[in-house]
Amino acid sequence: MTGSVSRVILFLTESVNTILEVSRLENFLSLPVEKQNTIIDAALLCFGTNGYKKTSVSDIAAAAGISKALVFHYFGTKKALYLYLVDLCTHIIMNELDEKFDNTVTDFFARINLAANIEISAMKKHPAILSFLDSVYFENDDEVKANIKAILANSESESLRSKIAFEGTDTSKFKDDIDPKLVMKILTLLTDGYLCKMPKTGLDLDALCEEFDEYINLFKRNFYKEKYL
Amino acid sequence: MTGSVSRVILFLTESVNTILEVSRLENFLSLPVEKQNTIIDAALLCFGTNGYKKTSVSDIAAAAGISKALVFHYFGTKKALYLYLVDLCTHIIMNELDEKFDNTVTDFFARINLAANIEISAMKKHPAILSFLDSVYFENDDEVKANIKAILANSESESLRSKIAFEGTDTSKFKDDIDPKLVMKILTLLTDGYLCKMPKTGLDLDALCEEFDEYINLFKRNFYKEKYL
DNA sequence: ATATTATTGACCGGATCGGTTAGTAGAGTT
DNA sequence: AACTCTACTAACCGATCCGGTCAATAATAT
Repeated sequence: MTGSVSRVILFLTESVNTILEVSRLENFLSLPVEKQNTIIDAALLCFGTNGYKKTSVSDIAAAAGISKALVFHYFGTKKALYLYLVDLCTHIIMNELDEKFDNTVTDFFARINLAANIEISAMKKHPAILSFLDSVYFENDDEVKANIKAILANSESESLRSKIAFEGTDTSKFKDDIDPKLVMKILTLLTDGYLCKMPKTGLDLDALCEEFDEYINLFKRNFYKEKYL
Repeated sequence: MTGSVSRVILFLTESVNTILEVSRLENFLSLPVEKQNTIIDAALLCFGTNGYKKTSVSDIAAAAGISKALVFHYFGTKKALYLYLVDLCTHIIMNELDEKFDNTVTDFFARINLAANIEISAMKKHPAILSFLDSVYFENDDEVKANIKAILANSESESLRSKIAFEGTDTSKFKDDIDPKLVMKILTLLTDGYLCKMPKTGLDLDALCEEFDEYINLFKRNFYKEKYL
C-alpha cells in the first residue's frame, strides 16, 4: 500500500514535489479513489473556469462538498494543489497518448477518431481535464506562471492535437478541390466549441462521442473521392 | 445635445433605469464616444470572462485605464453597470436584427451568412458583446438574476441564432443523404468555438469573417446537389 | 485669476482571502 | 466503558480585497 503510493509520487515533476509535502499527498492518495476524484474534479472545474487567482479554496471545497480546512490538510497550499493538478493532468494525457496513439494509422479521419478517443477516455477519468489544461496554457498569474512553464516543458506536450492528427497522415483521398488543412481547422474549432460548452451544461460523454462520429462520417462521405468510401 | 442623450436613455428597460440614476448616465453619455467604448468594452470583457461576482470594479477600471472611482461616478454601483450593459447589448443586437435580417432569403447558406454578418457587425461595435451575452445567459448570481430575466424577457431574444438561420429556410437543395439539422449543429458549434477562443487571442474580425466564408463555401460545394451550385 | 468640470488617491467598514488550530464525531481496540 | 486513533470541521487569524465614498487635485473654460 505504501509502496503503491510512493510509486505514484515518483511521477511528480520536480517543481511540484518541492512545494507539495509528500506526507500530505500520501494522506490524499490513501483516500478512496472515488473521493479523490470528487475533490480533483471540483478543483479542475473551478480552476478551469475562473483561473488561478479568481478561484478560492472555499470555492473548491464547496464544489467538492468538504470543508476548506480539509483541502489545506491534503495539499498544504492553494499553489501546491494547482501545480499538482497541472502535473497530474499532464501525466494522464501523456499516458493516454503513449497507450493509444498509433502512428501507423494514416487515414486522415481514422487519425482524427484516434485523437478524439484519446481525449474522450481522458475526460472519462476527469471530465474537466481538457478545459482545465486549456486554461493552464493561458494562465498568466505570477505566482504559478514559472512553475507551469517548468512542468509543461518537462512533458513537451505542446500542440498535441494538431501533431497527432496531421503529421504523417494520408491526404490523397480528399477530393482535389478540398484543402485538408481547412477540414482540420474546422475539426479543431468544433472540438473547441464542445470544450467551451462542456463545463456549463450537464455533459453526456457517450452522446457527445456519437454526435462527433456523425460529423466525422458526414465529412468523410462528402469530402473523400468516391472510390475511397 | 441633452435631447439626444435623453432619447438614448428612453431605450433603457424599466428594471435598469430604476437602478441607474439618469444624471450619472447623462455624464457618461456626454463623454467622447471613443472613451465610452473603451470603458464598455473593458467591462464587457471582464464580466464576460469571469461572471458578475468574480469581476471586481477594480478589474474593469484597470482594463479601461481609468480609476475605480470614475467607474462609480458614471454608474453608481457595480450592479447598475452590469445591468446597463445587459440592456445595451440586448438593444444593439435587436437593432442589428431589425435592420439586417431578411426573411425573404430562403437559401440555407445565404441565411447563415446573413446571421453571421449580423453578429459580426455587432462585434465591430463591441468585440466582446457575444461572449458577454452568452455569459449573461448562464449568470446565476442572486444579486442580478431576477433583473437579467426581466430585461431578456422584455426583448424576447431567446435562441436568436437557430430561429434566424433555420425557420423558413429551403433545405431541399441538400443532397438526399445529408441532414440539414446536422449541418446546422456543426455551424452553431463552429461559431461557439470562435466565440470561445475570441477573448483570449488578439482578434481580427475581417480575417475571421473570411475564414468563416471559406467554411461555408466548402460546405455548400459539397453538401448541395450539383445542380444548385 | 476664477469658476467649473473631470478625475483621482486615499480611505471606510465589511467581506473574503489563504492558512491555522483546537477540538468534535465516529470506528475500532481492549 | 474508557481509550485510542483517524478523518474531519467550525471557528478563528491577520492580510488583502471588496463595493463604495469623498476631499482634493488636474484640466478646461471663462
